[in-house]
Amino acid sequence: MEVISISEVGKHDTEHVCIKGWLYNQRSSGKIKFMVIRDGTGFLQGTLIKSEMEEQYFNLLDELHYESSIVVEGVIKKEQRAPSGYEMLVKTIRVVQNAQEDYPISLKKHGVAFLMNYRHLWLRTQRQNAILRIRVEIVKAIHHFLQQRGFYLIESPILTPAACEGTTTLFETDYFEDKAYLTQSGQLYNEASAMAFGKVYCFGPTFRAEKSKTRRHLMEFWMVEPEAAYFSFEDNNQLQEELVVAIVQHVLQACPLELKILERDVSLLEKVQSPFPYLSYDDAIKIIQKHGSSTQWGDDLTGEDETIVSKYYDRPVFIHHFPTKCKAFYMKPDPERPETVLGADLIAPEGFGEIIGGGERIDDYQLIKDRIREHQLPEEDYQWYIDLRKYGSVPHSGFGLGIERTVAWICNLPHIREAIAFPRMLHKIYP
RNA sequence: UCCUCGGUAGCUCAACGGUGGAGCAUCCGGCUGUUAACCGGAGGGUUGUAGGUUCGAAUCCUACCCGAGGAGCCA
Repeated sequence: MEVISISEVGKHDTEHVCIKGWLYNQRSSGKIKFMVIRDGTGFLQGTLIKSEMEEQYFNLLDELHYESSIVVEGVIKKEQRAPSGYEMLVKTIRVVQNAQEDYPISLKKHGVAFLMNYRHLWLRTQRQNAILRIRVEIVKAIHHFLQQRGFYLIESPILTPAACEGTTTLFETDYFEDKAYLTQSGQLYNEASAMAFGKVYCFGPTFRAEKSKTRRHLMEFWMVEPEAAYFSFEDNNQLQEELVVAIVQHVLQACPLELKILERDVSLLEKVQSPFPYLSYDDAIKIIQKHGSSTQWGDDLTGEDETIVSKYYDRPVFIHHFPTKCKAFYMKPDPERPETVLGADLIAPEGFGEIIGGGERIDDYQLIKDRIREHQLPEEDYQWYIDLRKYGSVPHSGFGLGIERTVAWICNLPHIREAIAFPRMLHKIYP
């Protein structure tokens, strides 16, 4: 008997097959019963007809509780009345474990706080499954795209001796007799890797101990950070644009079922094509002030400001040339306008906010030293970073794309916490 | 850290000063095409905690705890 995945059920029409999974739902009409089995790859309706199977198996379903692990055998058939278009006419059921009767998550409405306490079980539901499968495809698309472009995956360390940017709060940990900090960006190490390998990227978790409590924040999130030598500000933006288009196109092609489960309006995603609009920070300020924002030139944009700007466009928009003082110390000033930097944020449509921050880095030896001093960073900790400007410095650029924010945008999630399997949130680390 | 709102059955909510209810889940019964099925029945409660006001508090007051949304900061 062939064991098949529910995701491949269409290839097995009329065949007698076996599915190993869990009982997701059931309902009975007396002499005909319906069950939904899930196997991790999808969800399938099983139909049990009393007159077409052995009675012991027909009766067995009544004894099973939600989420019991079961192995079912039966015939796959195309069936318009079934939710997915296919169903299994069940012949036998083997019970691996009958789950206890108090499974906490029902298919009815629950509050977020409750569901988050049962995140380990919440993941089994159809919606959470769809979101995280899309995340898998987003990650796959990123690796594929960057490797096609000749970027090497060179990991940056998670444990670091000092702050990367010296601004946000860091998680501190013991490192034998010293202190170490969980990384808040792989970018500085990435620059070293880029000088060694030309085009690189790192992909890993990032930690911010900010006491943020919004729909856009997690304490632990994943970021992909490409960095390339001999790469201009313009090259960098072009790469971001092509990457984002590639991600969205891949998800549209690979995840139609998941997008349907999430009731995502795919026509909005289909509009994500080159070219992306470019808006200078100066013009962005004019727009948001017209909408009543109190943000002044020189301030960083707030989440609300980003939402205002994003509503002007049907695709992601670059906001470029931020004031030097509101960006990181390593951002390269525009030679023609040094109060602004050769940096840009990419703002997702529909109010999902910033998904990328990037730009060209300072490559001048003296300037980087000055900036480190101005930002009151300990120069001795940054000596290795300064060395990169000392030995064969070249213009270089890079960016960081937040995975969860990208997932939240593509899946149209109200809150970023659903975009990762086990979100780490303010004062909330269970399960 | 600050602002706003909220904690009532396992879950989602109602009752808003006068004997705590419903839907779902669970258990029992019915139904040959259900789509979060439906219909009938049963069990299920120290109303977040501690004080206070009152003849009487889930309801009003105070403090604390927990949660949700937002702000700042960021991806």
